[in-house]
Amino acid sequence: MHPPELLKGTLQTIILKILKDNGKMYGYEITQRVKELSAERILLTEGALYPTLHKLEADGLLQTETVMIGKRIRKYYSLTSEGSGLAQERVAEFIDFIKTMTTVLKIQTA
Amino acid sequence: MHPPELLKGTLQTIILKILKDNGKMYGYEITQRVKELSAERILLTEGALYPTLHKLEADGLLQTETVMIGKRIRKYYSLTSEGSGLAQERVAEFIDFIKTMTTVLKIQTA
DNA sequence: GTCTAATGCATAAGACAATTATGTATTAGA
DNA sequence: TCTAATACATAATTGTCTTATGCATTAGAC
Repeated sequence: MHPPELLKGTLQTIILKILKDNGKMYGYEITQRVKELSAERILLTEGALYPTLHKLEADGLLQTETVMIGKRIRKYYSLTSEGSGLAQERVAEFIDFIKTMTTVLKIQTA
Repeated sequence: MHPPELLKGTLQTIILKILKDNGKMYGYEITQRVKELSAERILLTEGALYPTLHKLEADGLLQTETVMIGKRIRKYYSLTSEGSGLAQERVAEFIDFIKTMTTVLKIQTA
């Protein structure tokens, strides 16, 4: 597991990019996909995930579609066009951040 | 300027590695060096820097040496051997974090 | 000669994003 | 039948940082 402080501020970026890559997804599915892609190093907690999804929806960046699977609710999230733009922006910001950090710390990531 | 959320959790790493690369430095000097290395993208605020330096000192990771320059105080910080070990560990953690994130976000940093 | 910006330290109040804890309910499998 | 996994959600707390404030010295502009 990564020290949780480093993850701070990356949650929105992760959610937006995962949705951009995968189309519509529901909350639990997002946690599992991130867990899988990160080899269990990033475990999104529900207490962080759901409030963030709700906020992004309230801000018009995500749209939802609720589906009943048997008696269980599934709430699918997908990017609005505005959200798609933000996803790209956030990823670019993150890349820029990494570049700055590698310079400051004098490290190699390759 | 980078969005401040991304910087969260990187402050200790930055301080430790800068001190490892430069030997003894004082607080203000650290802010200027980081500012310079980051091309003004990372501006350490005093409200974050000094409490962190004090904490690292209290934890035995840094040692201090106070010098008077004229009538002005300068407090030089340098790594203890324990601090040197932590610096290395923190940098390794950060590199690992970047690797995970590039996989999850499917990005290239090169 | 005076005023401002830069140098240099420090602490306190408040914001914010996450963790931890808790709650509800369905479904699959041992 | 019981547990773990699936699936949603909110509330209380914590931690780290930003913003604000404070004090003092020194260099340089006008």
